[in-house]
Amino acid sequence: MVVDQQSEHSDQPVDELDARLLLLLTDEPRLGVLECSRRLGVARGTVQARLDRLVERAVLTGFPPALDLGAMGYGLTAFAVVEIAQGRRAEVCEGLAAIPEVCEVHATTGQGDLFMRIVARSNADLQRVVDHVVDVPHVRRLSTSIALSTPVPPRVRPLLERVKGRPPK
Amino acid sequence: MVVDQQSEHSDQPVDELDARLLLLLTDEPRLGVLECSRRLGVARGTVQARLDRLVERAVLTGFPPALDLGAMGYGLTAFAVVEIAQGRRAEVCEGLAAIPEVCEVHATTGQGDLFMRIVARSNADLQRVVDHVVDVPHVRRLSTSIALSTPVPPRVRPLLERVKGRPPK
DNA sequence: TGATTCACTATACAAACTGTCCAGCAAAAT
DNA sequence: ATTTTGCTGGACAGTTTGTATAGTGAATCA
Repeated sequence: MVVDQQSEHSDQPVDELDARLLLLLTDEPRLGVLECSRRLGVARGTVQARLDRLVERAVLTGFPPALDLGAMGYGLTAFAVVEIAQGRRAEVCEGLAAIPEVCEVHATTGQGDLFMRIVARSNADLQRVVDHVVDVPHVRRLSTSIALSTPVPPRVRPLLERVKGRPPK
Repeated sequence: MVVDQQSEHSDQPVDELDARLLLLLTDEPRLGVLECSRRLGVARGTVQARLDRLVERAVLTGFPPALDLGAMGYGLTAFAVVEIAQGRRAEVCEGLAAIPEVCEVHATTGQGDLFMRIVARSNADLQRVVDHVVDVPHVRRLSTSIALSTPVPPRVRPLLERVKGRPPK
């Protein structure tokens, strides 16, 4: 059977309408289902069904509040590559997870074993956090880079826009 | 029942009630104001006022939809350190921003000039994306690490819980 | 100290939204 | 040819929101 890409929702997790809906919600997340249906020019039930399906497919996992850590006092973001003792990843990750300032940890290929993002209130505070990290058992080496600016903030928009097929509003 | 916590709200961007509210919304983002007030045991107007203030202070910047890129077909996440020609950061960032798979770019201290997160559909696709990146004018060198797993997914919770626990000095 | 301000509580009411139905239709699948 | 699937348009009750108002205690001002 040849894949006919027009209405393949089975292997196409997000079609154009989905993308338009998600873009709309990206721009104005607090819109209700009704308002979305109006803006998209479809029936309310359709929007409701689309959202349900997106959640089912685990494409849309929720609408978490977006917090500006800077405004909360954590003005400093840093990235760190962690080298650890062989075979101790689970333990180390547990230790790292216990540090509130550790906002994200990934295991990666390449130099270093773990990669993480941490925040701090100031340079002095970063020092303290880094010390904490280094104190986690089996952490061998830590190489830290401070984020000076963020030219491209976290985004998904372009990927959605590509699905949608049409450029921004 | 009167809360006498307001001795320091000028320099304390987020007090305990704010933190509890944000935690609640973190766990169940689609809760309405009314439901929040019930769960927190305060009046609806209070929740409304708190939310308004958090938005005013730019602590709470919105409720963007959380998308699972993996479920959307982008199963691969990679981090890359970019070395660029001196003084060309703006141009390079512009070029990077034009690549949809580039989800985030930071300028950092330390080895490399830019640090970014990119996604791809597969290894072959990653190759394509990387080629795109390298083709951006003034990009000198690109060092890529693939994320194998994410032991600690992006989170803010622990920072909020700390505020909730005890109002920091 | 008395007056004022501020945050919160407690209500109230109209307008709007949500969760759920259901029937009709057209295109795609079997 | 028949069934399935997704969308439309409409309807209903119940709930939530936006917005106001009045009252209370605590902190701040003059």
